[in-house]
Amino acid sequence: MDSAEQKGTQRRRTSSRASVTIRDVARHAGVSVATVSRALRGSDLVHPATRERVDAAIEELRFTPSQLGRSLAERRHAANGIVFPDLSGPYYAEVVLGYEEVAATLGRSVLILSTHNRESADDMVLELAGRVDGLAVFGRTVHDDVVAEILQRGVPVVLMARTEIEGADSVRTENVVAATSVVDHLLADGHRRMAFLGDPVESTDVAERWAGFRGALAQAGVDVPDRTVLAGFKEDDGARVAGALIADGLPDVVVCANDELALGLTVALAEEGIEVPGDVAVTGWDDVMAARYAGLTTVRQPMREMGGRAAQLLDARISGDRSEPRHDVLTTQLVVRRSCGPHSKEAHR
Amino acid sequence: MDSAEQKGTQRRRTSSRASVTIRDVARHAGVSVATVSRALRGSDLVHPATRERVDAAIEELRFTPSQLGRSLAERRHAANGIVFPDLSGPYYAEVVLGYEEVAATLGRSVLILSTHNRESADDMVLELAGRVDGLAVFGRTVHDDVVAEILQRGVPVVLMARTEIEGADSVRTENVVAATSVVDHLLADGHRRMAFLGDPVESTDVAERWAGFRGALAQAGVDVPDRTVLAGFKEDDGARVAGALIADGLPDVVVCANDELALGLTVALAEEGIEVPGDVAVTGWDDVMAARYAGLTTVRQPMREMGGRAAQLLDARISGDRSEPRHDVLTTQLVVRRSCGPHSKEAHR
DNA sequence: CGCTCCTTTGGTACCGGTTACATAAACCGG
DNA sequence: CCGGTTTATGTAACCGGTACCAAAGGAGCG
Repeated sequence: MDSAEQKGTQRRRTSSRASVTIRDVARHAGVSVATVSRALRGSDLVHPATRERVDAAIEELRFTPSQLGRSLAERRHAANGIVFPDLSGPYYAEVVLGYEEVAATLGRSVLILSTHNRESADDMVLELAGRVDGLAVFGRTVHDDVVAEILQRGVPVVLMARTEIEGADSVRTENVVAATSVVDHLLADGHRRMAFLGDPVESTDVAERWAGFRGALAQAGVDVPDRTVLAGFKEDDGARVAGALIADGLPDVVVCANDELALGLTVALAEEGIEVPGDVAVTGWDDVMAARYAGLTTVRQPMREMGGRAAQLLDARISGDRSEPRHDVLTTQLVVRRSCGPHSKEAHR
Repeated sequence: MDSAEQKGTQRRRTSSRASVTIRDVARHAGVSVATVSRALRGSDLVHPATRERVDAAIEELRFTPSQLGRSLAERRHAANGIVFPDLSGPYYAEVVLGYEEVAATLGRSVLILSTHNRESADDMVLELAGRVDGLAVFGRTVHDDVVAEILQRGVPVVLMARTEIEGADSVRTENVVAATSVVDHLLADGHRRMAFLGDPVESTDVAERWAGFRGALAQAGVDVPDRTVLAGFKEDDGARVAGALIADGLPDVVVCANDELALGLTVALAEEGIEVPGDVAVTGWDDVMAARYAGLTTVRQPMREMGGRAAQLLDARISGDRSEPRHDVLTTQLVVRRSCGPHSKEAHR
């Protein structure tokens, strides 16, 4: 008895300094914490009159339940994470937005993590995994064994634009069919000698696009380049290879792994007096906003939808509605603009 | 004694089902939880030999400390939030990226919330505030009294591109000087009749730009329009007003509150056969990626830096390094491109 | 050899909620 | 008027860490 009383005193003393807790509310309303908790959660095992007293106390003390305490007791975070290499591209921003939108609707907060090629990325992702109920992981941000580790801890993972991993869901966009339609369109416009700009090792998407590109050329009986022109993902990377392309003798068209490469390349070529599509055609991938204004032929991907789909897949796994992995593939669409106009090198000179 | 033993048994039984906790590690290593906790936190009050045993146990049991338990005990989330209206624009994406980058460096996770003009935005923001140590709030996403409420709960807030609120830090970009330099440049190019596209009520930024615009015109003794052409923030909004502008008689130049409006307007005008800058000049604001490719004259804002600055301001408040509010203003820069070329309406016709 | 002082470690009360279980009050037909 | 439910509430043991305080063991010193 004596010790219990002392305990109560201690508690009151500390809580006067700190924020108001459920015990303060209970004392104020003259009920137990259990009753307050029930009232908070809308349980129907609370007498209306009692509920009113509790509500009044909550109001009066300006009580806000602690998410932390709640999460700890419920053993759930009510939050999802998403990991991507860099938000700087318009591409990732769109995906994140789609993800956030759906997650918010499902009552889950969203934690973002951009790895920026930091060497500590793996640890950061593991740390993030400890804060969420589910995790969406983009492309080549983190090693396979880290993903496996996260899965083993019981946190569902959905991979985006990445090769499948045992036990994880995945969402990606269709690449081979798209690459084929790009090539077919270029062929129809009279282009023959085609180069591919991008590094297949950097991403599954690029690898698939490169494979589709080669396949379509082979199918048409046209010269297939035996390797890509290596480049990263940014405008600078595209600009950097312009010189080498010119030196090697320009092809009819450069198919780029994404829009930023294509746009950067186009600008760098223009600086050398080479016109697109007059002297060389260029195509991109993603259909970012700038592609519209630059008149870039490209492949449109449903990025927002991809993010949203990822959030839905995760939700199903988290709530236990589904246990076997699912792998969704979203369709893409060729968008023809002036950057790949009919082959007209002769006419132009 | 008896009850204590029973308690221990119960605990073991439950934890066998659930994930491995610090108590499992303690038992396995033959030490107390306090020692494990010290070892985890790198305290130097642990004997090297003991630390080794603990590390071995952690390794063996594949123990990962629960972020929730830790946060609850430490009374901190180690996470920051950021609220913005919509990520769809390139503008917000950049700011969020800058914010995340700095926050991550400071060891804080980032929770994002896009309000999408949802009517439940206020509640969502309040909920978010309960999950973070500090919150960055963008423009017109949430009511002043909600911000006040959050501040009162002891969560520091930094406002971005928004009118100051008592007790909150803020970061914004310079608008009046920028508007003046835009107008001065246009005047130098021979433009006189200027319209302003954007809704000053929608955002503090727009209001300041509009004010700066009027001030500069008045200063130069040129006709000052008495109201703006109202529009939102998207390309569609810009396109929508094209017809009205034409019907009212085109001005020499349309100064737009952001790039998306300017770009949307330009495209819509082109569809009506009106050329930029030949028939009418157009300027934007933000310098998004598409603006470069569209040749749009605009005002560059350091968006990434704004996000980073917000994270830094928050960090200082959270760690208690600073208690008086700070209000930072970042400088902007006029970027002249061909969309505002010299006034040449006559020459053109 | 006894006595401080310091290093290491253990016990346990928190952090702020949820919820199983026990209990008490109210209601019901017989 | 009584035993059996049903309804409403209280008690306390969790969730998984942190850190204060006390205690044990060992070293240094007179």
